[in-house]
Amino acid sequence: MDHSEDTSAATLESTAPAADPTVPEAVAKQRLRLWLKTLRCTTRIENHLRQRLRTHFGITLPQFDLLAALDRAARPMTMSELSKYLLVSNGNVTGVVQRLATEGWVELHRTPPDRRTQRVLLTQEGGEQFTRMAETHRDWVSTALSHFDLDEIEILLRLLSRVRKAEQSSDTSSPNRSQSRAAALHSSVSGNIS
Amino acid sequence: MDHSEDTSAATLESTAPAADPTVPEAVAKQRLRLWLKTLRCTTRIENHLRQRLRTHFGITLPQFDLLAALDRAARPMTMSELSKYLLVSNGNVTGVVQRLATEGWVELHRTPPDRRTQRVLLTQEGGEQFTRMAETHRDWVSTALSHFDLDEIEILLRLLSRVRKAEQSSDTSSPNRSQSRAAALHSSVSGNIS
DNA sequence: CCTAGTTATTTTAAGCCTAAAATTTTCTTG
DNA sequence: CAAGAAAATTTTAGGCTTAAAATAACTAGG
Repeated sequence: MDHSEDTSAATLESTAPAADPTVPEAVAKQRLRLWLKTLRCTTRIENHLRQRLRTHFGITLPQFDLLAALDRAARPMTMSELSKYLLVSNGNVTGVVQRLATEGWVELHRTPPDRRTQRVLLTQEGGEQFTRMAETHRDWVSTALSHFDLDEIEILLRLLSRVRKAEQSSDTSSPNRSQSRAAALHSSVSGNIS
Repeated sequence: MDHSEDTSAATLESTAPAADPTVPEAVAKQRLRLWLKTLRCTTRIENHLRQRLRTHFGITLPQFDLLAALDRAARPMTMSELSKYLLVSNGNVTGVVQRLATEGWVELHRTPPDRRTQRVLLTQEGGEQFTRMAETHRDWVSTALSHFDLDEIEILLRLLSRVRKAEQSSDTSSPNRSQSRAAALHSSVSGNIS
């Protein structure tokens, strides 16, 4: 365990409009609190959804997310497109698609023009099944967020659209375009995604 | 596969004042939009943090989270406590703790009173290293959320504390007390967690 | 052509994660 | 006190995930 305390580059260039620079410490603390609380909320709900998808439909959350992406796009998608959209690595997409294919949810098409790319699309039955699942899924989400009315959702959406930009700042040492960890978009009927 | 009516709301954060509560369909749609947007934001930030923890400190996010839990508790914790706090399965904790132990971050103590339980605690060096990492980590988070000032954080924290309760409603078919998926609490110095 | 570089994807190694079964130890109760 | 139930944990099987290396296919420049 040496972790070379390089801590140096760690500090980032606080490009933020940060409130009251005279108390950055306090602000940073509050932001961290917000981050932790947000994660706990989303994780709880996510776990809940994951479990229900499994018991009700026998499907995993990542698989559901991938189907949702295809449904939303309403056209065949390449592995790369899926990877980018789902915010996961391309190697990951390979595996999830494979499992979905063997179960008949999707099928693969190697299109002549470019034999490297592969296009994934929902099967007839997969699409129909998904439509049913998506509706139920939406209700689950709605229930989980039932404490928010339209005005509050409005506020939250507006605040959320402010996040971003600050993320990819600094740290150029990142491996090419890492797409990392699976997200879960549980998309479905509603489009838009920031 | 057309999921009927949707497609409409798809367009960015137009969202308008939307309809009144007499149209639950519309509300459910907005809640789903909020959910998806939230997930994309948190996933992006999480991926970002994960990558930086790796490149700067050579540690994984789940491992960091576990250390954070121990640091926050400021006392030895059992596997079950960690599992519950981190919102992950107990089997999962076993593995993460094992890896942390072989690298010298934590050590295990089998306390006489109840030989079933095992207590995990930070080593001297692990604790010191973590303190350094946590500070950097907090700055990363602060930067990611730099677009929020104290007032906005206040609003968000208040809204978040309303989530909950609605989650565990219905669906009794759940396997005993599933703790499921890893969360990430990235706690550290600042306590509080909803 | 043909070779170097780029792009799309898959493979690999290692770690994370869950659900369910198995273990070990403790508690309870007849 | 001896089952049997309960509790804490580990093990197992399978899926998810990433980063990095390896393939395969296309694109250009000579």
